[in-house]
Amino acid sequence: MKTPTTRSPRKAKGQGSERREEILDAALALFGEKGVHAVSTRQIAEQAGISQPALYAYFATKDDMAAELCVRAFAILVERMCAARTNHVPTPANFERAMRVYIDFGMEHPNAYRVAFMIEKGPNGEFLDKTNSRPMIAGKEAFAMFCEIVGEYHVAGLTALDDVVVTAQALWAGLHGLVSLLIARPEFPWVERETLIAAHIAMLRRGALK
Amino acid sequence: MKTPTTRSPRKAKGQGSERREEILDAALALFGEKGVHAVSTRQIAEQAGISQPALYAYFATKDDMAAELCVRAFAILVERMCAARTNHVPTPANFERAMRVYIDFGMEHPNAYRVAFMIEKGPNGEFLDKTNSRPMIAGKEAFAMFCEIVGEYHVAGLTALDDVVVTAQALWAGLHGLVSLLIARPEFPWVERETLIAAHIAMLRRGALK
DNA sequence: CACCACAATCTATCACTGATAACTTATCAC
DNA sequence: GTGATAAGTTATCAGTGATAGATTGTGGTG
Repeated sequence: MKTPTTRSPRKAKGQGSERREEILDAALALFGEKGVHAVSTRQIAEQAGISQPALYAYFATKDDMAAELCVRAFAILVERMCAARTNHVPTPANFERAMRVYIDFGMEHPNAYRVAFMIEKGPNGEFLDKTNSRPMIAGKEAFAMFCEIVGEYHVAGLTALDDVVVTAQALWAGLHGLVSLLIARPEFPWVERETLIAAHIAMLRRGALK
Repeated sequence: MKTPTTRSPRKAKGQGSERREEILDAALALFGEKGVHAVSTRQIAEQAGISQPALYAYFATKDDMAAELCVRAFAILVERMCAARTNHVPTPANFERAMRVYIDFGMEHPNAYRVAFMIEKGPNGEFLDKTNSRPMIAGKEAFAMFCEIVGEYHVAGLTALDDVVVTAQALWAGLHGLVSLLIARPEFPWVERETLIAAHIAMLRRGALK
């Protein structure tokens, strides 16, 4: 074993890890605009100002870029939900606000939401489906946080069901349905968006709480 | 204008339009198994027992195959909902049965459901997003049928909201959320499926009806 | 300074994709 | 038979994700 002096040559241009962020920025913008599968690595590279093979110095595959963005999206969601949870007494009105945090997240980060929840499984069925992939772990964390919020309403005796996890999964599914459809099918003749969101949240509240 | 005698040469092998069905069968199986984008036209051709360019005698693009399958999926859904509507008095129990028709459809035809509702928009954002594409028209028809069902509960004075369309869209979104997540993320640690479905439907019923 | 090690990046290329063009084959009407 | 035509083929295109190997530039060392 030799004693290697610490090394960090050639920082110019991409300044080390900034390159990685530039690539992710470019990828997120393009993925959200056109969809993951419709974006080529050459487009990402051009947007990031580097050659296409240079991407592979930072990411093993294109899906890995999507996976990283997915993990980050979950982190933002967790942060939002956590922030909404502080000084939060369980009332029906606060319940609706909590649900709206999720929907607002989806509406404000459609690119990230697409990547996180609406990506089709890949050629080998891997990506999010892999039980211990990083995106799946991040997703479980986000769901755990969601469960905690629902749990507060449960211990306050406000939930209609006894099982917190069942309630949380049903609620999450209900929220996801609206967000994903609004993102995926914007051309559908939806009623006015705010009206629909408010009605949807009210419906979930009436259904989940006593 | 000449008077063309009716012609139909060369029926052998693919026997005319049966070829088309064989192609769609192969495509549906593969699309559902691996996802639309992960299936190549060569795989479809091999499964259908023809050469790859032969596909393009029946479909202009690969997406057109998906679009056709999408339209058919909607047709099945409409048929199911229509069948469930006959001799159907608006009671809470029947409401839950109607909702279950939708979820059962998704669970029994995950391939078709994927194609119909969970396809990412293409490179140019066309496909379902196009306002007058055939899949979009079929989707609107299915939603109209769903509205009719919800309308029956509305005229019976059972819905919590006045606006039938708002109620129907919120309900559809709620149903879609569960179905799409169960299909797209089967590895997620869901609670027992039947328990979750029953809880979800009950939640929607409590939220949508008085 | 000269020199080198090495990380970062590039050019060239691979196998594969969706799609098209041009050719071949088999069936029918006559 | 014979020509017309539908159906299917082989050959090929540009573009994709990914890899191999050459090239460049920086920092540390003598």
